[in-house]
Amino acid sequence: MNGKKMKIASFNVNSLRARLPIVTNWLVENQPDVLCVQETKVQDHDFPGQAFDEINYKYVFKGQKIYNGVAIFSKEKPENVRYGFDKEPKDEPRLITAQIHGVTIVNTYVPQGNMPESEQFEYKLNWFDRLLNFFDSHFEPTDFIIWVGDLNIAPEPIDVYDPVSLLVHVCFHPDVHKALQKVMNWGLVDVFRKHCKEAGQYSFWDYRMRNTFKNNLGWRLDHIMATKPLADKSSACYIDKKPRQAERPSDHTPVIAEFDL
Amino acid sequence: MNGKKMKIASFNVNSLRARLPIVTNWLVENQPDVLCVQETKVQDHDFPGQAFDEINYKYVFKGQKIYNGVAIFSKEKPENVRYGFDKEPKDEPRLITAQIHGVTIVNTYVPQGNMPESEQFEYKLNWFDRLLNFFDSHFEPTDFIIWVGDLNIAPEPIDVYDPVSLLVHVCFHPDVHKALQKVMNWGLVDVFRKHCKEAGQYSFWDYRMRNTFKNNLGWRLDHIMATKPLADKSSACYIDKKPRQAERPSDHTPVIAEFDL
DNA sequence: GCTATCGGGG
DNA sequence: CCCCGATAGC
Repeated sequence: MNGKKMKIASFNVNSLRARLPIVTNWLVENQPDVLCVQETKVQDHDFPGQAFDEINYKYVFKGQKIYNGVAIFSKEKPENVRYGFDKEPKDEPRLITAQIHGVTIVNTYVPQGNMPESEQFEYKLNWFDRLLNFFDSHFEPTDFIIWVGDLNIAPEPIDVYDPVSLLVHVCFHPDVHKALQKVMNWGLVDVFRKHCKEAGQYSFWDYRMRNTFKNNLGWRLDHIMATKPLADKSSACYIDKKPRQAERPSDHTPVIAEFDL
Repeated sequence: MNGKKMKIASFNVNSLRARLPIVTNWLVENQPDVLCVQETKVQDHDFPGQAFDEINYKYVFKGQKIYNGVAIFSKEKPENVRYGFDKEPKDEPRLITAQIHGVTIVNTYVPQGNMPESEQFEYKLNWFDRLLNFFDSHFEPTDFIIWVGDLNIAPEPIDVYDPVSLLVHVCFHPDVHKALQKVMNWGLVDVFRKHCKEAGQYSFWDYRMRNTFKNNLGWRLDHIMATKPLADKSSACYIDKKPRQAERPSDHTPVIAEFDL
């Protein structure tokens, strides 16, 4: 027991540069210890670090052109930073790991999967297996591990607006559910579901359909998973819909967990 | 003498849709009888007429994809509207003529000319000749004719920030000065210069150089020319720099003339 | 710089 | 619907 309170958030920003004031304002207002972001869509040489220097956040990141990209912002300097998987394809712009306050943060942007029966879908299913392998080779389920990010999966029927028709969707497909379950069985707890059993708690609303946010036609794709010892210390977990009501919002919105360590 | 006061303005908006609130707010605040705009960059089926209906302005326009486009906004319905030249190439998105309160308004977006010795430069020089021909065949120098718009020429050395180095520029080239002079000799007066002899009175500042507006490194390219009888009735002519200080301003700013008819 | 368009991606 | 990047004109 060291009595440290820790606030950890995840946010798919859909371009860090396009959403820069949204992200920095959100950090200033919410003061999380850690913010993991996905889909930064910025190459490393263009990373807008200065904006975060100015608000006293440290950061580590890995990006590429146009697609993907992950970053961790934190008040304390991230330690033991690891980029991507151990083996090829390393997928560095999709997986970044760091230690902060003795907690291991695993920030992932899981491949979306395109269509069932596509090559990309196979790659996605395999990705969960590779992540399980990554956990197995580096950590113990008794460690303080937190796995966050856009996992591109709605785990349960209450996590999508139409659980019947969406069974054919790559983010709510039975095969993906099985793949996730295998990872969870390693020793992880869905921290949001521990604190909130309500249906219709979403973190993503598709731009391409009209009025999805207004009518709450969404998906819970952004998650905070923790090993049991860490989940036991969580005191709250919630979705902040405010950033999705901004002028030009991301299609995702942040999820936040609080811990008493 | 009918005692009518008339306020006529010209504004290259660099996309009417991108600048819509700037233009409508400017109309509401300044209440001109006529506003001629250039570079609307909007096709006719996308013209944002509703915004002008709401503030009780009538309008006529001709546009195309991406480039060019002219429009006239006025309190009274424009009459005897004519689009483009009589002969091909008609250049409809560059020339629109209408009668308002007995004054013939000729709103032009003169071709920029690219580089000296280019085909486009020849086309530009020729454009002034074709316009002179247009005046000759439709009007008399004794009529109330006003020729306004982005003429893509700074007439005098005091109309550019560097009259020596810019002599090679297509908007300050001796050949263009000659071409303009021929049109003016038909019977036109530079209404702005009649009222203001000051140097450094610009209506355009290039986006591509830094701090051109702050350092007043500009050009007077937007003009209000009038036949002598009409110019004699002008009471004021000035440039309004406020719209260029907006959030996302056009590179041009309005020129306004007032008449006592 | 600031438009706009187009094509690729989600 | 909204991102990016490329291209073209001024």
